[in-house]
Amino acid sequence: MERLAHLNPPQRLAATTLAGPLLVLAGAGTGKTRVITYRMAELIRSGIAPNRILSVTFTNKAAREMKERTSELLGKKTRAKPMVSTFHSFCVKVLRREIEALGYPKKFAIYDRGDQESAARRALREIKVSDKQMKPGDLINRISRWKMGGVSPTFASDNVENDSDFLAAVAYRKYQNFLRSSGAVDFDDLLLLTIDLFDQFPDVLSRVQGAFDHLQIDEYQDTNGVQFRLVQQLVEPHNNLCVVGDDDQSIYGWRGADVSHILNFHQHFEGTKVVRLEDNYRCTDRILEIANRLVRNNPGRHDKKLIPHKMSGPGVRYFKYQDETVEAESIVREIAYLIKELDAQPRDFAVLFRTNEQPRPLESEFRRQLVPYIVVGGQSFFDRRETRDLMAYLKVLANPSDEVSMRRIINTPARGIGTTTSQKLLERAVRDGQTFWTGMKNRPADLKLPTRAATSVDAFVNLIQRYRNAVQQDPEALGETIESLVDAIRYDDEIDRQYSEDDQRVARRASVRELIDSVYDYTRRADEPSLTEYLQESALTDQVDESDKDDQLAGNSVKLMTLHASKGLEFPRVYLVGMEEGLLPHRRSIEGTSAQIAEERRLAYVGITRAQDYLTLSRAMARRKFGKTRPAQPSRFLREMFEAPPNINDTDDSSATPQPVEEISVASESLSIAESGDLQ
DNA sequence: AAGGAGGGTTTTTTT
DNA sequence: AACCCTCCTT
Repeated sequence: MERLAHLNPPQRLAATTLAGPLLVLAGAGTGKTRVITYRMAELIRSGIAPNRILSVTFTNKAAREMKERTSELLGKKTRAKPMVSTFHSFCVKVLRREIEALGYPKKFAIYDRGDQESAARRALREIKVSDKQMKPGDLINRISRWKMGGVSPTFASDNVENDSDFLAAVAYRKYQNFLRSSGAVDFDDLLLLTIDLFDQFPDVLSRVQGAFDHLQIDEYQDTNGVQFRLVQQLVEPHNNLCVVGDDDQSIYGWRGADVSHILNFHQHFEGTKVVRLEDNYRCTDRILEIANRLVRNNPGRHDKKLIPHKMSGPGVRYFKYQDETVEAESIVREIAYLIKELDAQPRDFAVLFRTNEQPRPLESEFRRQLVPYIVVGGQSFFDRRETRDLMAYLKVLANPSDEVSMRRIINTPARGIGTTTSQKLLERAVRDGQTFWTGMKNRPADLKLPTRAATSVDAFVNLIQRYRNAVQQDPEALGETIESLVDAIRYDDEIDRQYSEDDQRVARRASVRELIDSVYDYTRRADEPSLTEYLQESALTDQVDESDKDDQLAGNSVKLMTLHASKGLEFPRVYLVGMEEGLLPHRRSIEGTSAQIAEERRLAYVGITRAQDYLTLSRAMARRKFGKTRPAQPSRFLREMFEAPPNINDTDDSSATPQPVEEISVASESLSIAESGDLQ
């Protein structure tokens, strides 16, 4: 047992319970990751081959981290690596081999959010619903909810309550047909098609089941219905399932995650053992106190209390500022001061926020005050336009029936194929029952196009075919091919045409370069490179070069991220900004159900429990939105954290006195560390 | 077909 | 404020 000396008794129990269903209820900062890696090591020591253990994580980042930590723990000697994967990439691996059984092309494309929107827009247009009546984004969310609930396009219209639902159901059918004929799947389809595959082809299922003996799932509170079904299918022969999670950190309800999976785990899997981890080693007592006070306002949770092990930490601070600019300026100034005078490292700091519009003022302050920072995860990678353009080219080379991508590139950069020509070609193709691409390739003689347009179309078809061949014939040289393509379409000239400022041009070229480099990178690392595989990987790993992102996350800079993106991380010093009604809780949740408010509360809880030593909350009294400044009210969560609950006299536990709080006003010029408030 | 002006709209969170 | 769409001119 000495090898588990670093674990406390419950952790040890969790790490050594190897067979049968195991539920580990692990609160924030209780050493969950450590337990998972130790358990993996124990499994291997008990004689299980590493590659017969499948661990599922929620994000790619978590997967990479788990791989690293396990191989550290196991040492170099083991050759076979444990299988660590996200639900989505696991499904892609299965589908890459088997999807043809379901009538999809082997080189299926994965549509990301942007592609989905284009597809949704097209579906809505087809049934003559304007963007105003129903936004493509809303349609996608609704479709996703249907998919996660297992409702197929055929049956979506059965249980509709209103006209808008009915229209959405019709659009859902169009959307799905469109994806199918484009040979494309969306993120939800990846999961759905996999369980379909398993249901329809038991031999495939048993082959996959036979590939491993143990399944571990991290962040189990975030599983949705389809993922749950997949888990059931996978563990059915042996029930060696270990799930780890915390119902208080369930923050993905909006995309179908269902807390009841973790709450009712023992009912779903017979003979479940439960281990609770409640010893928190991350946060100080002060931080944990307000976290506990906040989250106990939520109904229907596993009532647990985190026990602090870091006593007498500094108080949690709360500031209110005039507006978001002052908020940003003061926070950055404090960070700069702490780095310069008190030996703090930029990497010690994280600034957390609710929405992706919030980092803007912060970013410009960080730049102005020369503090190194990085926005983690946000789609805000400078412009994605170039990346998206070039990715669309790659997608077309891999799968020319991908209509969304084809439409994006057909006249980008402008090559004389305008909307009229595209429209004619597309309509004709639809009439002939062909895809956009085949219709273009075998352009019917009776389709009258102006000579100029016809020449351009032919030249374009030619270009695509030439590069398609190149990609197929020499997959090893993918990088060179793409570089040559970018050259051939004169994309640099396009950038010059579109942007007149030098910085802009440099930045845009850099992102083109980044993409090309990531292709080179991929060919170097892949055993058997193929464009399809590159595309499928990058759809799941967020397009941006991952290794680069890793460096940035590890690098010595202040991290800026959304609360969602912060899950699973920890920092010595955390600033949680924008504690305002409408932002946290978000307006859309306030207008919604109390369950949505509860999720916002958990979101705040997640943010607070990221902090190891210092936590600073703040809000602005007025905030700019859509170019207009509007007053903002303090978040209800502040009250819940800092004021006494209404009926407090039912207990003699007067030591748990609520922390008295007054707002500390900070005028734009007056903040210095010495006088900044330390709220008891 | 291309490019520019003007007007309307937008932002929750992400694999 | 930034983006997208539409309409207008060339």
